[in-house]
Amino acid sequence: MPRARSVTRSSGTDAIISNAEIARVFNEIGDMLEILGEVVYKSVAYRRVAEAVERHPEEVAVLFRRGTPPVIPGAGPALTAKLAELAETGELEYHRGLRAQVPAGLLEILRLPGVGPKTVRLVNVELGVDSIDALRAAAESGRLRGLRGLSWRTESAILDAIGRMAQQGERLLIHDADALVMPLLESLREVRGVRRAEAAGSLRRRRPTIGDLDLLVATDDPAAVIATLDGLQAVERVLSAGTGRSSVVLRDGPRVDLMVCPPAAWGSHLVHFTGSRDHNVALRGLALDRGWSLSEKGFKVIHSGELLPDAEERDVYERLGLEWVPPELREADGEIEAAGAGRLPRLVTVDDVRGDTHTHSNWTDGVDSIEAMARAARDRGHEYMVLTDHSPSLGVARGLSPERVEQQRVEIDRLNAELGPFRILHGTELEILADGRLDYPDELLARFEVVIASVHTGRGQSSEQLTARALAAMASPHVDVIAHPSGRIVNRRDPLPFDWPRVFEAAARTGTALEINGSPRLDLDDGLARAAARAGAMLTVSSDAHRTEELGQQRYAVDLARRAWLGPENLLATRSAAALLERLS
DNA sequence: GCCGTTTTCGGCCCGACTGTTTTCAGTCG
Repeated sequence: MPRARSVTRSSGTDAIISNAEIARVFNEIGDMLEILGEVVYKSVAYRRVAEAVERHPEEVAVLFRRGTPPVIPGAGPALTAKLAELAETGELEYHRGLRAQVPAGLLEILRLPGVGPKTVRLVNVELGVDSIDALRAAAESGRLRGLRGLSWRTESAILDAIGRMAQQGERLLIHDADALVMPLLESLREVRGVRRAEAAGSLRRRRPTIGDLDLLVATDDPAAVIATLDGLQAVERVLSAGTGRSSVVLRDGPRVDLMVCPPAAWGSHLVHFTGSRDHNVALRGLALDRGWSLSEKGFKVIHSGELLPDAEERDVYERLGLEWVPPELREADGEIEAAGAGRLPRLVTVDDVRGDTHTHSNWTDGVDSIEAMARAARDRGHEYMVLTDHSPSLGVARGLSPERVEQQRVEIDRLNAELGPFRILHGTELEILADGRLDYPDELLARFEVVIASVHTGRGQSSEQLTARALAAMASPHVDVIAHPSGRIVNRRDPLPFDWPRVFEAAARTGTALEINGSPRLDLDDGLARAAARAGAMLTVSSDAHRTEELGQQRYAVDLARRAWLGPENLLATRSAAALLERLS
């Protein structure tokens, strides 16, 4: 699976290594140590720090250079020294040394499902295999089956995995995962004996991208459920099937892991298969403190072996002295402590949302008319919709001239008279030009009810230049929201290298809200959104819909807001139209 | 490699399934 390309930084003369690049180096070290047969906990340590660095809201290398190194959880003396070396020089001697020992092709082989470090090492040492191509050749010529522990069966499984890796690519966007899972769950819920069926795993935690789909079913008849899944039209083939679980590959790509459980143990199973892994590890730690071991089957009293199954998730958390933790927060990032102290936030829900703060129509690059968009928004239960068609510089989107803006205002007035009390608020998605100027004159900007500003061009600029543009836009009294602030598109464009602490500080100071965009941009992501709120910035959730069906995308922005620990008070879109305009005036 | 109301060593979550095995290692979630 290809990792996102790291972002090249070009601030000043001296390139600074990005968090993404540091994470890549550390993850690679973890892989190489595994192949070399090191104790796994060493690899785990590198990967844990990689993840912490990747999620860090500030540029870790910058902090090291400034002499204010951040506290990275899981980094002791050895790994902190390596972080410092990477920050200062952009390179790591230890990493270079490992690369000399481990051919790059072996890291690719390690990514194959079903192939672990032991097998990688085996084929490398015994057959000299050092790339996917060499592995394929060895398997095709039947040389793998001679090795200890491998047979023709493994050989064909490996060829299979290579073929699948070549055709599938990146992780599945949550929008697509939802669409695939819904019909599967419906089919399973119809099976005789099924009490409950839900998606678990990263989909239930509402992560922006999903690797495998995890389904959990509570039933009195496990065999019937597994047989039903294996026989579905959507299923291309069955990878494995036991008495309690089944793995299949869908025709549309992803792998589905189905687990079945007795209804009386639904709670512990759902906790277990929702994860994250680190969250589960923390729960098990708390269980051990109480003399229990925790698995999907429930708590087991260690000294007696007695099993205590739980039918509801709440019961599992309660035994550990915790509030129930919403799935979106289960990332081992402070939620356990908060749940123990009874201080989990009241997260925003879709029902809290009263309007959509970013929509388009066929006046620029949208598909549907303003009226169709407005009616669809009203049908969704919204009280208002901010129409934010593009400003002129975005030529590809046929941005509106000042004259067209005036005509659009007339049209909106007409529709508002007809659709009330629902309201269309007249807004614009305003280009922040490459030199930091805004795309409409102040007199025109003053006439919009809502101005959201965004960067679409000049993406190659340095962190310094990009940050200056964002700050210049926020300094305008007319700019209310920065739309899709990082410029990322999931699986397609990396986020731009803004100086986030400065952006967040300016947003808080000027009262400019930052958008969480629910289109496949998913931008801000949850990590940045959480950091923004901590810095005192206001945020909003919006769909960026270009057609009526896309209004539903706002739900994914709400998902991200929840992952960012946000409540309704953190967001503009949870306010009434009157309260929104009051705050922006 | 990290970490400590089991602190400076010896742990590090727990179980299912597969494949190649006569009791288990490897992989995965």
